[in-house]
Amino acid sequence: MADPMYRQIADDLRRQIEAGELPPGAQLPTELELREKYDASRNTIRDATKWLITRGLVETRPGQGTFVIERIIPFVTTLTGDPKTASGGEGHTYIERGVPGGEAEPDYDREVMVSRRTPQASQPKIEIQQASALLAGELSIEENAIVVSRHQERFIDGTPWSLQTSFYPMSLVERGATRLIQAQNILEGTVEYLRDSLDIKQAGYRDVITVRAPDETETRFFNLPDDGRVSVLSTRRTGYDQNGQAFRLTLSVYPADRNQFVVKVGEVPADPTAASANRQS
Amino acid sequence: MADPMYRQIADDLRRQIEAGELPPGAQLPTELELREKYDASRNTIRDATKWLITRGLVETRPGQGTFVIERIIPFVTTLTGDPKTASGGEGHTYIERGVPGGEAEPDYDREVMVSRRTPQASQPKIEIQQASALLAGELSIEENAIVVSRHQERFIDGTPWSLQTSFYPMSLVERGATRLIQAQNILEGTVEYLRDSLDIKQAGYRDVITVRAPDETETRFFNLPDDGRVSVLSTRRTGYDQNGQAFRLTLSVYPADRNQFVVKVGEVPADPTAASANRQS
DNA sequence: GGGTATTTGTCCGTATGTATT
DNA sequence: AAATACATACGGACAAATACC
Repeated sequence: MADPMYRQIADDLRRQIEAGELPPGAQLPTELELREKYDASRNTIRDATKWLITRGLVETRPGQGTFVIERIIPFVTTLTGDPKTASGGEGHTYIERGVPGGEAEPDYDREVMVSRRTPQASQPKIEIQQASALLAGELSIEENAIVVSRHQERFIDGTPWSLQTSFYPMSLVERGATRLIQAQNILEGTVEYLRDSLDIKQAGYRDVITVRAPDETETRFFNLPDDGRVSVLSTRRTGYDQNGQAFRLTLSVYPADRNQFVVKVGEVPADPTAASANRQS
Repeated sequence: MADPMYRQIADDLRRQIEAGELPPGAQLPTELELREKYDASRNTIRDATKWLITRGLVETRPGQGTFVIERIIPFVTTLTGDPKTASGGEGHTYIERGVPGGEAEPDYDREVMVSRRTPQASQPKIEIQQASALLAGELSIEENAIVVSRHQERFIDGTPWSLQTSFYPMSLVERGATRLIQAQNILEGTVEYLRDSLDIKQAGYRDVITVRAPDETETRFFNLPDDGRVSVLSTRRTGYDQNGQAFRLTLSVYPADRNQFVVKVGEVPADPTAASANRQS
């Protein structure tokens, strides 16, 4: 009761959305209508919808109205894989577009679509750079040592899915892995390429996962609302060879609103998605 | 140039923050001062600071002013572990509070604190429930079958760190794992307990990671700003026994602003943090 | 403890611009 | 071209939180 008016209005609308009275895609009453319904000024109504916007419940479309957000069917990326091949980058990466599920409570009636998808990647943009402090530390090389940077935009079914940059010490190129500095996809995967060309085997890798607000480039590429309400999940993958020496660092960024990640440890049954989706009626 | 005024003001302030002219913790000019500086109305100034707030750059304190956000030293949780013991819940979970690092670019001068921390957990709140559809699917039991829910609040150094709920089929209790329905921590971990009491060995587990906006309970518990700009990262861990049968489901929620997650696959050297933090000068 | 100044939070009103139908 | 609906910007008023004397 002590809540400010715009919060009470927002809470009431949220209740309607969560109760399904305003289903996904439905248009909310216009600001003018809400103004009359709640007997508040237009600015107060707008404060309420802003509150709903930052929570990802509604979106506004100029000239049209305010609408309940449609739930996005997420891409599912598995972070664990065979270290001998898993590059998390170029090469074969299989993505499920399906529904391992949201949280426990909500009980959406949504289509189950479990289909394996291979992302398409842009031609890599190659840069020769000096190692930053972080990079030098991760790759155990001197700061300002020369590294190769391979940057790619990745899509699934045409929708922007991930931005990715991999770094390799220039010494690998000097030792013969010359394709690293060619602006061409390494289709078999850089991990396999380095194994075949330099006998560097990836014995393991470490991912560090962080959530943060998107920067301007990411907002543009992913087509995120520019009010920053959708955060991005970034992974930093450091690959180690058989001697425990880091030889690559891959930074990937995914928009948090359309991605899920899976980590499997030990023996895990194959088809979780179908299992969790099959509701016995 | 076509940018609205509030964006120009926000961009100018953002530039000052990123350039270090306004270091973390510093107070921004008051709304009145900014009003004069940019020759705009107070509401326009407030729109600009709102833009900065949703991007996590500043925070406002009523009666005091607007301040540049202080960077939080994140908790680091490792998601991969020995499936035979890793519960991701009660029992021994080691957390590093340290700095695997943010993104590549920023070059903070911040203290390196790598110390192993054991989280403290509240006494579990036990509930006997009927399985939801998701739960039934994950645990391969009938919908509306009876399950035990163990809910805990977890803290590190007194700061709220995670909310966690584990579900077990009631059949486990009937078969003798009676401590599951006691409101007492299972210190050795429920995974070990089930192995010792019922000879159920956890052969593997799967984590599904999702990012979403916090609900009200989470906002309150984690002390998050109630404008929903900080999202939460939620993990759903399904544990499988030696027969590929799921026997537990653990939902955990972590505030995204003070947590990082690590996934290790294959052979990974032990001490990455120190390595990445040690800058040769 | 009380009072006052400062600063942000809420709410109102109005006007004009811009995007969509 | 006109109507509709949201976006931006201005102005003012009072409330609530905080700090300081």
